[in-house]
Amino acid sequence: MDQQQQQHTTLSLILDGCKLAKELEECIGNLGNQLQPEILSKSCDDIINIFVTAKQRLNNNAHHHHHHHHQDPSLFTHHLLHPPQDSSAHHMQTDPSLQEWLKYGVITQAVDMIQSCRPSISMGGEIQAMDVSDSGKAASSSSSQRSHRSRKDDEEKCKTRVAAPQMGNTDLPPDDNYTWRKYGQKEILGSKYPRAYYRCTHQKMYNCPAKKQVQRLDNDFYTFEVTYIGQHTCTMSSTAPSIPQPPPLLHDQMVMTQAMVSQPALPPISSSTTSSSIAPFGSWLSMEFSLGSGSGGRGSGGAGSSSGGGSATGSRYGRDVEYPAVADMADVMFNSGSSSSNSMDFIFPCAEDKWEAPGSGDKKHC
DNA sequence: ATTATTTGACCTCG
DNA sequence: CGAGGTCAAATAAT
Repeated sequence: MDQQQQQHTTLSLILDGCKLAKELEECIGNLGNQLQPEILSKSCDDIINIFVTAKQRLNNNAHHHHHHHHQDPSLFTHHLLHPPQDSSAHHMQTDPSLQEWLKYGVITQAVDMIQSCRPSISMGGEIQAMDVSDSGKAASSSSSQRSHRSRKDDEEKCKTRVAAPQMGNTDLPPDDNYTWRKYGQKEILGSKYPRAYYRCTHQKMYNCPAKKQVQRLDNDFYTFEVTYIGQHTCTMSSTAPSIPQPPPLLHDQMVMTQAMVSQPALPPISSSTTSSSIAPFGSWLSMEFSLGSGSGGRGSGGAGSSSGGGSATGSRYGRDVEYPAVADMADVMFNSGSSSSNSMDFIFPCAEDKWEAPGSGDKKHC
């Protein structure tokens, strides 16, 4: 009945909002921060308006839907990309223009990942996409099947593509929400550009095996292929009693985060209470996921001297705390915009501490 | 003073 | 042996 139609229009609204947002993203990407604040502001307003309207509509006929309020801040909603089961009609169907966006957007990658990978939830993961048009070192050789992966290869890896800011010169590596320390770079046979190796900055604090490799595609100078390996164990803190054991395997939890793909940071609303290392928001256009499953730790084979940090690398300690925090993207935007007044302190509990204890101090472990 | 990046040497796997 | 990955010393940035 018209309920469906209404839903449809609401969805269209949302898509429009996404479109606008996408345009904004492009602008930022192209012009860097040479943009005038007014323009940015205007764009933000437009976008916010659209989403606010959409949200209102959703709220209006959301009565008989689970009304389990948010009892748990850690149970996120993400109804956005995960609407009711039906509506299959326009489920995957979206505006052509939007699809185009999705083609390059993070969202698509996210979706892809959700479909192909089956990660667990948490934040900072990756996505997988492997179209690679270039040289075919691709793995998918039909002829030979790898029956079993080497135990070692099991290490969960996930590839993602992210667009590099196309602005003039500064092409910094993609930024996800984690902090990485570069520990190497190598020329790769057959690849035009070198591959950079990163490991989690907090690795020192007792192992956080997360690593990632970044390399730009031969084709696209402006596209990075990021391969994430291992999972972060450096979760921070605190008040996240919610999920003792994330039962999450629901599907995929999406985490909207910010981390503009492009460096220019909008000087948004961050009040100040936010942690220093993790920006509370910036761009909700990007989202991240993470894969899961642990991995046997494994030392390294280090060079010469010591190396073997291994020590007690047992395998898994308990389930880490993982706390999948997902902020409802919509909420974030709305809050910043208008309507429901709200403080957006949903932000992560991460405190402002520095991960590394400076100087002598002791270290706080995860 | 720190920590981060650069970069050649070193290590491992195939 | 070579490709890919990591270490660690030197260097740069903070």
